[in-house]
Amino acid sequence: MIDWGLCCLFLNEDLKFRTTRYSFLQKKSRLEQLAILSGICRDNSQTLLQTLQRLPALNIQAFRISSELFPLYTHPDAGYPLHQLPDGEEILQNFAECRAVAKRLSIRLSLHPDQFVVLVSPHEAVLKSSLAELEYQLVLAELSGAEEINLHLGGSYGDKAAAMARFEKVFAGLPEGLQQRLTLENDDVSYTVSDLLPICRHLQIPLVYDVHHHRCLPDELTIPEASQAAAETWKSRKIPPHFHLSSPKNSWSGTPLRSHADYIDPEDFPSCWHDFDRLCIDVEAKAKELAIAKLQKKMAHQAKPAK
DNA sequence: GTTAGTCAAGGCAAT
DNA sequence: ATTGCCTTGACTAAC
Repeated sequence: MIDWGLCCLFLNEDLKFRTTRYSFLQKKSRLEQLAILSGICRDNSQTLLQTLQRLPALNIQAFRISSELFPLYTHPDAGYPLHQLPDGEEILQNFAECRAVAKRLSIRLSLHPDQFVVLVSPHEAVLKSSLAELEYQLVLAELSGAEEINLHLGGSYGDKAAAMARFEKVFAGLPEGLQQRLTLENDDVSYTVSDLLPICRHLQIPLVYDVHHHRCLPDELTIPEASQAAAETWKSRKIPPHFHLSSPKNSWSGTPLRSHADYIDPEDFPSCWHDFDRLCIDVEAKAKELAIAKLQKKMAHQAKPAK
């Protein structure tokens, strides 16, 4: 059984999240800034609620919440706590509904801070801003009921072992809410499944297996081996493993491989994934919910009759 | 109304 | 030591 996950937004549904830029806010007074930000956060909390309500009809069981739900929340100048926003109360109420709806509809929520969160950075300022960003992600997680905050390790700085040692130290100092929610994902530049497994096992952190990254940056593990090893790391969390799937934009012979295609080539779905009882698979494709629908249809069509 | 350029943040490879 | 690239899609400003 597969739970299908949508990342951050729809392509064709009439639901859009809003955002803003510091370069725009910079020109306003603080009062105006807060009014603008408040409106965006309120609208986004409403849109999240409507999104969750829409997912079952699209046969989608998981959703990744955009890091930009509260734009510039941790910005050194424009940043804000929710209680400073004129619509703070309404936003909290909308999130209470989101939690209830997600629970009622069994929608699995996750967060994926982007490249700027680097817990292994040797630069103090980068670590500090990364921790601030994670505190924000924890706020989002607690508000929405998300149980997963998925990270890349980030840079290697020419010494992966030293960087991973720094991670272990930083992890030990994180608030419990973050320790309970953090997951680590293999990337396409530095850290493979093979690199991450020792950390994940030692600290009991689930490993989010991205098969596309694994194909771009292989290690000594086969796809079935990596899938199996990653799945093992989820057992202590008592929820099905979370994997990522995407197809390269310019086909496997083209360059660059990294960027995501509009849809998923069914050939890129690892056949060994059918062997798992239950998996959650985020579909990272530009055509969003249309890509999920198309893949579901193709796979149902291909499915072999039961023996 | 349409569209092109822009956007807080890091790291890395190329120069 | 410095620059451009990676990559997202909505926003803004200019037309």
